[in-house]
Amino acid sequence: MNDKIRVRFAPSPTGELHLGNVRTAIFNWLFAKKNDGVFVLRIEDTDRNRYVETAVETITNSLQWMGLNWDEGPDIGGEFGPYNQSERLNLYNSIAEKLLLTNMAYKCYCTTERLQQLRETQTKNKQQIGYDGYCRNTSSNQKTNLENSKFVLRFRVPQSGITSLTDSIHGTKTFPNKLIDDFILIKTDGYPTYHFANVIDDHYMKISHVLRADEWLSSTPKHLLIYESLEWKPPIYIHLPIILGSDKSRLSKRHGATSIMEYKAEGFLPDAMLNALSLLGWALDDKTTIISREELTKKFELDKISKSPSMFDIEKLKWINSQYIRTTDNQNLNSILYSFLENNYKEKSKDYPFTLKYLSQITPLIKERINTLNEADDWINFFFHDCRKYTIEELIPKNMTLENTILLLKQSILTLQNTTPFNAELINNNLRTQAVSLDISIRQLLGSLRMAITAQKVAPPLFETIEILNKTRTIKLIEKAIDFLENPVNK
RNA sequence: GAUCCUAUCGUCUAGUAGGUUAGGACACAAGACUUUCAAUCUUGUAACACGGGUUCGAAUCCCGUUAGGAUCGCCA
Repeated sequence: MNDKIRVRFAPSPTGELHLGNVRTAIFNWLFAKKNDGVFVLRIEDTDRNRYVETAVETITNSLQWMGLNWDEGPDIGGEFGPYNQSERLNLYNSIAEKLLLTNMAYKCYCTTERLQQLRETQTKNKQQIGYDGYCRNTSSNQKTNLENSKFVLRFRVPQSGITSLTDSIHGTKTFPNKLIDDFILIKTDGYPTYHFANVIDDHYMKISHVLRADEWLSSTPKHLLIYESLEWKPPIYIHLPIILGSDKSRLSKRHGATSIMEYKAEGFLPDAMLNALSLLGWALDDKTTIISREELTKKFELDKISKSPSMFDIEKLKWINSQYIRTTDNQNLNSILYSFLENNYKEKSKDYPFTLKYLSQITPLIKERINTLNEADDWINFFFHDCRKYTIEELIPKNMTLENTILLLKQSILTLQNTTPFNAELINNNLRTQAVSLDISIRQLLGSLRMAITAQKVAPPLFETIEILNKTRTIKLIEKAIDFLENPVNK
């Protein structure tokens, strides 16, 4: 008896993986990990029109980035392959043949024009929309005349009775069969539809639990009908609540970034994404908001999945991400940050080389100030290239004059020159002493210096910044500011 | 239009055998700290969609209403 838990994530290669897909993948993955099961990746590429060449790679990259490793899949194979549906056409066809023989399916020669018109009339007359069974009872004699024209294979849905569906989180629901139309199994191009392929694959791949989005709930009776006709045992269904955008409609492009790779590009950490997405429609208890990958795989429970759809909140994601940034140790964070900024900074940093070592001094200063990796840029910019973009007003502290400011800056150069060793602590002490002797507040002093050195109102802690820049560079920057104040017209 | 799903602070949620000052987190506001910005700490505002029942007692059980969402493709 084989009761091993086997789940699958089955995206179609039509583009990027969006947040909803990823959440589905996460729940499948967690469920497999928690129960020592198998996580299968299956590519549902039965739509030749929407097929995107690069999509499979994008999908696998996204999954890998998120750390959702699969045990069986198109690239690594497995006992129940192949894992691309396009490579399983023979299987689908043989089953289709079987259904045709037992009269559970029939060929339909209706043109798309007829079907479209049918739908229009149904809509206009406010009738139930769906295939009207035109070819359902056409005799085989008539059909032979049509043998040359294109046909689809339709499932012959029982016209009476009910199909009942038991879902782990929604309970048992019943659907009258007469409301289900004769849906298509095989398209004119010979490829199966989702309804058909997914049932066959789930069966042959021995999938025990199907965790998929709520939007499939209404078509599940169709799938159940196929299982029944083939005398197969259906898997256990778990329909996951849908993720909504900020306007409560289904998450889509309108809501900004939806693809997982966009989040990667914005500097979100994979573990933070995992944490945040896991908590969308699932909760461990009444207080946990930060939960590690490991803990998640230990404590994930199906019965804690909520029934209602949830809105995706970018603010909470940012907060969770900031928590992960802060708890990553400095060295680790530094290399993450380095590779994140590398491409951009290699050429951008004209005045000072962008190296792992140099960055490692800076990283601790911004660690608690950024929510996402890409926010780092605003903070550390000036470390790598000098830019004087301040105005005279910005250099002059509150309640001070131009002359006093120039004096203050000149005095600061002297102070810094005499600071040895040149470390933050001593710089701190000496500048404070200087402020007292000039009879100004440390606030005033640092305000002006900060602008002169970093060209920003808001910057990392100044004493550490000065130490990292080193004495020569700092003094040069202050000299520039003085020069600017003394000869503004030339600039 | 038909079928199905759902309903606790603005948002994510706890509440699973009816009895809680309805808890936590994000966000927001105020204060403390402070070298700018953060971080941190304290405090605060804020919810059971509505209407009927059942019950001594309902966020919790039942019925109805409303609202939102999904599905109804030779897309998945």
